[in-house]
Amino acid sequence: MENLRSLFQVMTRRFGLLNKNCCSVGGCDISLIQSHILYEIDNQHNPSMQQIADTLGTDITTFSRQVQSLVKMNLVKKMPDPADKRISILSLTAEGKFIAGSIDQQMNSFLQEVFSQMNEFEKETVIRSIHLLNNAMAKSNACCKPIQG
Amino acid sequence: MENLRSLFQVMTRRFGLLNKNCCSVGGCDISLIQSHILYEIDNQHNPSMQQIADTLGTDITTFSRQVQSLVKMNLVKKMPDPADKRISILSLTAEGKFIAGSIDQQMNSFLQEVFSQMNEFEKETVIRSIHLLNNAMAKSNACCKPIQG
DNA sequence: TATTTTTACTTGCAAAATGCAAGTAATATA
DNA sequence: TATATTACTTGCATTTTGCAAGTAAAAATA
Repeated sequence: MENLRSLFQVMTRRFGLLNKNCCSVGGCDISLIQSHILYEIDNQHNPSMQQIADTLGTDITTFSRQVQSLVKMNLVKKMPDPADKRISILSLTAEGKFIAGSIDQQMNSFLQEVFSQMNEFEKETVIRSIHLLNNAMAKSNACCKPIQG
Repeated sequence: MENLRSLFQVMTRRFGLLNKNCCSVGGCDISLIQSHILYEIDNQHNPSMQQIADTLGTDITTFSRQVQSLVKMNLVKKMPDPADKRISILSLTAEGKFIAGSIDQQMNSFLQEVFSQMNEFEKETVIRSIHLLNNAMAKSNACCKPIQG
């Protein structure tokens, strides 16, 4: 079989570059990591610091400081969990939501453009394939888990 | 259509984590960026500094220093291009080849494990799909190019 | 209930990574 | 021959990183 890794390496590099060049929103410059943090806060339900840090595979101390700067930028809110005061629940401010949404739009329109190179059948196949992959990776226990085993 | 971005975000995050946790080889600790550099040097034909830096989307000054440390670690060799003495051609040393190969093996065996979750038809479909994607991204001019437009 | 352990996070610090500005040397162009 | 461009390197200041060591709250244990 051909080299699977190089296939993935090329794909993720390209997507990574897309992510990297994406997306300053009206003068508000967001780093790659910050955009990932915004994305995860937006997509998880009342996530704690630890949860997001784990998802992103970031050290909690680094993450703590990243969140601090996002709070200063008024994009993220930190609320103590009423049931457990050790935990900080993260959420996006209105401005944070706007930025996250705007990045999402830009990324999606870039992806639309990529998919526009394909016919309808190919599109569907590719999307179904990525679902398959994501499921397989989720099931696999040797790798790809947020927390290193 | 569903949110394409989150589909890709999940996939590339998982593969990125795999890459990140990969791969210390016999006590020789290689950072994520370094493993990418080794990979690209191994896969391009007599690449120059600038070429690899562009491929990886890394600033040339940062890249220059990364290469310096890889040279110190005796993994990479730098040879002046006989035809143009400004250019440095990069190559792997024997040790560098060994390390790069070893990382490649680890990554591939992880990926094999992921694909083992699928049946033969699914496997082929997924692989074909990634090829399709890579081609589409290569053709697209709005995004995904090594050099920011 | 009192004590210990664990969890969730924060801060100190030192090392590494980053990128702009400013350099050098070689080549291409006018 | 003079000028511009290219390919890289170094200086420096900033940012990012992660381990060690802290705090405070909750859970587990005695």
